[in-house]
Amino acid sequence: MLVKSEQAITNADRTFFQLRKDIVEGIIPAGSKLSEMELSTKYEVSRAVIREAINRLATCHLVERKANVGARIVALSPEGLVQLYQVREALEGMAARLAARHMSDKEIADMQALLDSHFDKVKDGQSYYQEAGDVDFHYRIVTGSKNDHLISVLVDGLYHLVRMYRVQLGMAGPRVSTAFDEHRHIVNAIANRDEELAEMLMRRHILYSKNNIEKKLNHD
Amino acid sequence: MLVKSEQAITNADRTFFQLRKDIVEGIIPAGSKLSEMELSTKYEVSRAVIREAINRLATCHLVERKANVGARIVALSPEGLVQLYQVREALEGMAARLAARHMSDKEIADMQALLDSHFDKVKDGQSYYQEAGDVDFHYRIVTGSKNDHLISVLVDGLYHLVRMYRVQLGMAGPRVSTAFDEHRHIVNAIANRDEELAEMLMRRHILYSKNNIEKKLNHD
DNA sequence: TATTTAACTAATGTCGACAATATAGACCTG
DNA sequence: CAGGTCTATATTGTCGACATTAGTTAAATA
Repeated sequence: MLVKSEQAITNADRTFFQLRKDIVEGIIPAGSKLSEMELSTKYEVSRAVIREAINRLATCHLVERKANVGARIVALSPEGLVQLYQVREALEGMAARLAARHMSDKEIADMQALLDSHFDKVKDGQSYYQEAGDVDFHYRIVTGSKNDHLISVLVDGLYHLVRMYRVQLGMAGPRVSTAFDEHRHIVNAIANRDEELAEMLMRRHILYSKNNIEKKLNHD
Repeated sequence: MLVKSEQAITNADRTFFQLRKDIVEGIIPAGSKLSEMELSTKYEVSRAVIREAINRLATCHLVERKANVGARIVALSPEGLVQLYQVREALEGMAARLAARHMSDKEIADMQALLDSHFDKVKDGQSYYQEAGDVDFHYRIVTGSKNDHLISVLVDGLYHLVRMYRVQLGMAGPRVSTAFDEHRHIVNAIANRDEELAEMLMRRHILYSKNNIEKKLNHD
């Protein structure tokens, strides 16, 4: 559990983090409008701070702005989810390839140890750690790519939207053990410095994950 | 030549576009610091407008902000270029795959006609149209993917950085006819609805392009 | 002289007020 | 009554001033 802790320096930082949290967790409903005045009273900061926070949310694709009209939180849709996972497949596939190229032996060993500890918890039925473990795994691969653009787009951007879908559509579901095996195979490929295989396995892993979620959506 | 013409609504829009242009074209040198006061007098707008413009530039990865310190334009480096093209390879590869899946027959026919017209110009040695043609081609593939995330990240983000490298490192160079043939093959794969091939050809096309630029860089 | 500390300066962060714009509703007109 | 125009109002866009922070220079002490 070594996910970077982005710490707030300015007031705008704090407001941005708080707003993002409230949006991802659905405290502010998806699709709703964001009123600058309303938020500035609610979060007890000036409109300038709220505006900056909203602008940052727009860069994460969590809200959409229209000039002279305002911002509203994105609506969650099956098509949106599909498009999101298509981009994940492309970017994280490349991340796995680059991780196989650039991760140090120590980083790989640490990741293997991490999977071992996850295995113990999953074995004991602690599904609580499932999502945290999954997040941690993907995070390490992405940072292991050593590609700043990849890291930024995924960690600062898409992952929050992914979490928003997971939380609000209730994707805590199973696929635990199978996903865990897939993680193992990906790490093995990286340990063998097999870029081609690492990318392919990661892409399939994300594709399966998408299919799994889609199946659930259609059953509701 | 049907690249979307993003039109400025607000003052911040205009300032953002102008600043982006000046940065990409090197009028404001890469790596230099952006002073809010200085820019607000130079562009004759208030600091609030400049701040918003700078924030948007940060979204495109054209500038980097540090709290309580300020923003500076990114520095161009060989490593940065490599990382940029790695992301392009992943995203545009996926875009080509999705274009083969989602583009209408008419869109494909239009793109083929576009290549024909480019061919005439290239044949006549009008290398002036080379870059415009290249931009147009890639733009159509990306929008043809019908994936909003892909379109946004590439068109609003990475492409400007790509242009910045091209302009400032003087990448007007040849590789015209070979690149043109590669474009042809990609369009053919899309016309045949061969997703796998379309993605592979696009990835190789971008990989070749990167290698070509790297070779040039090392020869200077 | 080297080092630490303390003021000073210049930049960014934040705020409240004013200007410009879009939306809704009333009113007019065919 | 349908359609369009015009006004009213609420929201966003913009501005200048003030607060706070980082970096620098100068002073003081060991």
